[in-house]
Amino acid sequence: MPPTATLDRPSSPLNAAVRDGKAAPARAPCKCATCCVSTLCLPGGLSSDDLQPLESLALTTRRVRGGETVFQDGDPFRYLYALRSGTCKATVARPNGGEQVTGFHMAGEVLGLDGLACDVHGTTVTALEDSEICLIPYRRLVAATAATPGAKDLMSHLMGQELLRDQSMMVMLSLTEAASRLAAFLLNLSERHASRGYSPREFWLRMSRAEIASFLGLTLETVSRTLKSFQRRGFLRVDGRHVTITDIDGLRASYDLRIR
Amino acid sequence: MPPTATLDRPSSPLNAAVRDGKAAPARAPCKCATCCVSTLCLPGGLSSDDLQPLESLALTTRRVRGGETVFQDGDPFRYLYALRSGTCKATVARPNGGEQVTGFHMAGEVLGLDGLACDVHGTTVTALEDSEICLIPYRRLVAATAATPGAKDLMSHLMGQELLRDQSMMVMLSLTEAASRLAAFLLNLSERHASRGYSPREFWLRMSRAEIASFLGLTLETVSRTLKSFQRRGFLRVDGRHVTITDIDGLRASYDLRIR
DNA sequence: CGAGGCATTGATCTCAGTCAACCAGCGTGG
DNA sequence: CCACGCTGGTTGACTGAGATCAATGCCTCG
Repeated sequence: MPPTATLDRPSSPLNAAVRDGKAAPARAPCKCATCCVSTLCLPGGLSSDDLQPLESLALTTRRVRGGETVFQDGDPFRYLYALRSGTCKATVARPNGGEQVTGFHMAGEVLGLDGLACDVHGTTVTALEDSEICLIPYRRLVAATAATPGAKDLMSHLMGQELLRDQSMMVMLSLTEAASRLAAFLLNLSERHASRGYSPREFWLRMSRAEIASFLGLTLETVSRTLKSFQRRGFLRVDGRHVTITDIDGLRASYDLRIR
Repeated sequence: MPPTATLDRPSSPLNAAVRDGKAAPARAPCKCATCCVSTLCLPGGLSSDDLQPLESLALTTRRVRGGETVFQDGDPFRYLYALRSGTCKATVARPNGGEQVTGFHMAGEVLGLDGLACDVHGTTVTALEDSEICLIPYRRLVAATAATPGAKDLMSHLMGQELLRDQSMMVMLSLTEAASRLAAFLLNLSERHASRGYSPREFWLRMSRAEIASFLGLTLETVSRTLKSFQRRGFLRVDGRHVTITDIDGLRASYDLRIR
């Protein structure tokens, strides 16, 4: 049975303003101190004193519509991109055409570190919904933080986190069963919602089944079926892109079912 | 037909010396300037002037036997570990026991960056053969490089590379076919041998079939069978752990056969 | 010599990919 | 207003790749 009354997709007032066509200037100044995701983002554990070097960068934000790219594979590496609000996907081009989703990103995450090695970005980041991006000029960030003792480890910490993310991503991908992968994916989303103060039990998927499938190395049909099977087993309810987790331990169990 | 006359496993004179029991001191001083993998390692593109801060660290090496661990999940993060010679595997523990291989590392690679985020290592690194590890005290490295303009980007560059590696690893893992994954794995090994001045066509696998399988998210039987099928198709010859690639384009073709 | 680790090989079964049909919602345009 | 096509999602039937279980061979080590 197909989903019936589809719930309204929530939309932040911010995004509504953007959509109204009162075209906000492409770039607007912003401050970490007043940013609602500052605790998750770059300034993470910094004291307000240590924030100074960041504020001195006079950061600007850019608004992107859903579907627009933030930066592309091949772009020169100039900025780090902090996601103030919204959701993005990161993709790489496959050798023979087609794209592979390598990650989904939520507010407070910093994107673009992939450009560090070669001064050129190696991934394409696309907004999945209207989003606000904070542009952090990398060179100036390095210069600014080098001077401030408390901010020195900022970059290392940031990259360390990224490495950990990739690590766990790899572990997930080497799970063989579709159910394990999808469970891992959903549990991960749930955690990230929780750490942003949203409900870990109920949330909207910002991405299509095809995108989830690409990310998990599955087909979209398998994603669809596995979601249904979770629903049948009472782990969650799915209505289109709206997910309500009803038995998180059940999900966890199907995550680490198979050993390998 | 099972392999017949198994070739002798090559062993570097270095390793032989270790094995002879003339127990070299556990730690010995070493210098980047005289290290044969320095061009691949941390000092990468540094000029000899910029090498100074590294030499001032008075690095030491440790020798580990095959099977011994270099560092473990949970160990405090103090050092980066540069592999002077030998091969290692990195593993993480699965939630329900068992281990998952997350990477193989060759001479010139720097390990341990996974500890950066939380000051604690998140992986276990084990030597696959007798190896030489160069211990780089992280704090002191940061202090030493901060002062030297040319060496400033060392860490960022290093981490950037690591991120790229993980990225491509993820792409590989999201390939569905066993043959694609194994081909990608072999081609990657081949390239890394080449960049170290060894033959890209002929090399020894330092790891077991089970370890390859764990890394690729396959079973060891599938690895074995797929190798055989490559052999049948004339892409390579396998004798135990000795691999000779005879048709690298054939391998490449089976790498990007399936699109997804 | 036997035990144990590693690899190969075979037989069987199952899970997930493939192909295809179908449905709902949505925007377009007559 | 309805017809139309398009996108995104679900569902079904079928098939094949790869997991699983099991037996065997080779090599090394004690």
